Amino acid sequence: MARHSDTPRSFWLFKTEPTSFSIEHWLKLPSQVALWDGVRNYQSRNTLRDLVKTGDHVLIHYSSCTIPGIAGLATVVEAGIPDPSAFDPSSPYFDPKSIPASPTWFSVRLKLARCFARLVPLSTLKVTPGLETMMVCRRGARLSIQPVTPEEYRIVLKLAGIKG
DNA sequence: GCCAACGTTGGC
DNA sequence: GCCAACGTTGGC
Repeated sequence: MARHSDTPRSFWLFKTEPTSFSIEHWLKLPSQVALWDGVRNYQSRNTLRDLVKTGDHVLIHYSSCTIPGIAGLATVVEAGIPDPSAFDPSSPYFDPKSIPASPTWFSVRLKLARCFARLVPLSTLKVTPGLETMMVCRRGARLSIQPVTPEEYRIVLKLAGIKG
């Protein structure tokens, strides 16, 4: 018999530039919970608003750095949050067109679940069988919030040396 | 620093 | 609504 806890989880990859937000920063936050804000792309917005759900699993991917790749895992603890940075005139992500009554931009809260002992480099992902069509492996894949298949997720965990 | 890929903008 | 120009992303 299906129970509530059997609700299917979805898998995602979130990009971050480690100079602006890394796992080092994350570890200093209470309960290792971070608000993933500042996403300003409509396709990613739609994903954050409509598809990312509490309990979903997220690969944390470093980009624009010496060795791009997946650095750890997180879990969604709160979904569909209007992005507060859009309402804040002092924020670099301020958007006067987004108002609380009708927000343009959305965020989620993520709890850090795992910091990989060693980052799984993008160069490894690109040559790993089964990841040929993974979005982050495609040239010019600029989306900062990407869907990941359960199989891709399983393979990445295996590469990271985590028992799945 | 280069440049391909892609999103956004704005003239028409 | 088309599409060229422009800006940004991000690997290399």
